[in-house]
Amino acid sequence: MDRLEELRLFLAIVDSGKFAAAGRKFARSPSSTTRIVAELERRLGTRLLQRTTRKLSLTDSGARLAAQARRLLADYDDAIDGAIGEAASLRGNIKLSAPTLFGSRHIAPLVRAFLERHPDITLQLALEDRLVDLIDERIDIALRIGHLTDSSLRARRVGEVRRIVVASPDYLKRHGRPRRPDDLARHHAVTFVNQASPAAWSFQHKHGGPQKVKVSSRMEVNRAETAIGLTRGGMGLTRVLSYQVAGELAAGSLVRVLRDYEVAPIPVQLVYPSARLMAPRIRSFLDFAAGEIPQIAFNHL
Amino acid sequence: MDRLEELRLFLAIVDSGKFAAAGRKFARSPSSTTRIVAELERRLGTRLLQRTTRKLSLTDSGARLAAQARRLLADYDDAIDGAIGEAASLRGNIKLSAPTLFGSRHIAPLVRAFLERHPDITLQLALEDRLVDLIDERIDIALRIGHLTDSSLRARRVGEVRRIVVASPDYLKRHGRPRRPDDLARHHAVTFVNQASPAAWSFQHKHGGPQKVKVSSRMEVNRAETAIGLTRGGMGLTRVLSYQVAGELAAGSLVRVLRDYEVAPIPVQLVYPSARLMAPRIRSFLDFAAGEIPQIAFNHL
DNA sequence: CCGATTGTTCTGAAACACGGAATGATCTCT
DNA sequence: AGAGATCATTCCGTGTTTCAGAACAATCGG
Repeated sequence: MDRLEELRLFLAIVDSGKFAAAGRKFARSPSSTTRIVAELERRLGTRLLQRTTRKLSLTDSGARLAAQARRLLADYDDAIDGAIGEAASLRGNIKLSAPTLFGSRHIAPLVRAFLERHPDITLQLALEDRLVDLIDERIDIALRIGHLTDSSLRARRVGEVRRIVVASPDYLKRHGRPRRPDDLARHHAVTFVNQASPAAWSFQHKHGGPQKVKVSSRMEVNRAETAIGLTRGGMGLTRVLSYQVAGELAAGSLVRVLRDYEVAPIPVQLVYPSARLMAPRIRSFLDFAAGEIPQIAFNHL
Repeated sequence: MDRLEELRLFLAIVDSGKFAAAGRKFARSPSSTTRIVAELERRLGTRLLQRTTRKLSLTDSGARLAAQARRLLADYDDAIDGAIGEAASLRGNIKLSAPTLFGSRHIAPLVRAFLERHPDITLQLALEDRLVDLIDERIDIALRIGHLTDSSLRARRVGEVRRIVVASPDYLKRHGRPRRPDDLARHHAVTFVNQASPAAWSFQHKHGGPQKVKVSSRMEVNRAETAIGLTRGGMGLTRVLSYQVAGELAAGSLVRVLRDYEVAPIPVQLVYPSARLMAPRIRSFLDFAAGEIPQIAFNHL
């Protein structure tokens, strides 16, 4: 027997003064009702209700327990109803994670628009370029560029990016435009290396197999912005993710080369732990972001 | 699933960080453990624990619920342990009922001795000559003189009394001593009448049948002490319960007559509602009183 | 004195919860 | 890097628990 249900039943008996009537309130037969009270009394080792077939009164122990039980049940209902209410409403906190550049450029404005629509939601945006563990860091949703490795996570695809090689127009004027990956041997490069971007550059052509080129770089950095800045200054070629230079390509300050040799695009995904019982605020943001991101971030390809 | 047990299990998981380990603490299989948490989450409509097979962390809702659950369970345990502890220990209140004269003369000293042995027990002694309802008045034990009629009550016999007819020595000297019930017609009587003592006097002799005599009384009172006082003053015969005049008979201030015609003795009993799950303090008093009363109250017969 | 109502006990039946096996995922040890 | 171990989860057959209804005992009102 449920320990709280039996207290509820006990209180119903105390209030109504009748076993059968109290039992009916809980859709219980009289036999069930009397058994439950008897069992509770046996467990406590004391009588709670002094009763004949016609009369009923509380013992001292019963009166004391009834008072405490009322408070207890109210507390329990508050706790449970609170949890349900909170879960069902668009309120609470959301913790996001995204790569720094993508996050500050695309996610931050998105978040701002979302928060304006939902005044009771707060949001933490953790911009990290390392691979964060969603469970450890208690992150609700992360934007990931790359294929999904963690099979316990769910994902929703919001776009794709390519690794592209770019250079400044004046650099290309001075050193010529590479036509094939092999040409890279005669070029300077600023390599951008981090956890997600290996040092070797991979290429592939429709009329040829995949190939990897070890680029001779005179400078290696671990921040994309820095590599891009140096490249704009004419220091050489660099390889970045397409979204990182969307503005520069549109403005003409950087030029995309070796386009025919680019490997398959990399998916951009919103990942989150398990789809079961997602809090509405999380689902709401997920739906919102999945609808907005393709428009604001990937209309450049 | 028990609503409190599931909270306990939930907290054990939170504390240990593992489903299986928490389940072991409650002698549950991992399958049972995961099912219970899933069901709780389904009921709340939100996820409480974000988990993979190796890692585990609380969601916001989970953290909040855990905090409330800890408090709630502590309160519940306090309430239950309190009830058990109170029931198991010799503490609390006892409510007694007894006839006024017997109560003030015999029960009160008995109570005093009992309370000296048990400092944590308090006791209310309700002296009433009417037939009180044990359930209505929430009385734990009543001393009753007479046969038990209420079948829902239990009783322990502690002695017996007789209805006896007495008079003062000087009255008998003046009016003669009655030898047979029929003689009463020539006597004066002070009749003591109340709920338990009918107006007619019953007699019975071993060599004759039972008979009832309507006594001509010049005075009728509803307090035994008053009738006894008047009888001692020589006003006539009266019929009382034997214990009520034990002292007077011993001192010789009253004389018992018609002894061979007395009807069967009336049992004196401690009655109490139901024997099931009697609180230890009640049982303790019952045992004490059942042992003492025969010695202190009935060594006069 | 009789019928109605109530708490209690008993018994067969149904719902429930349980544990073990199988699965997929992840960590650790060698 | 591979293999074993650990962990949460799902499915399914089974056993226990719990239930409702009937019979019963007690009490009260008419």
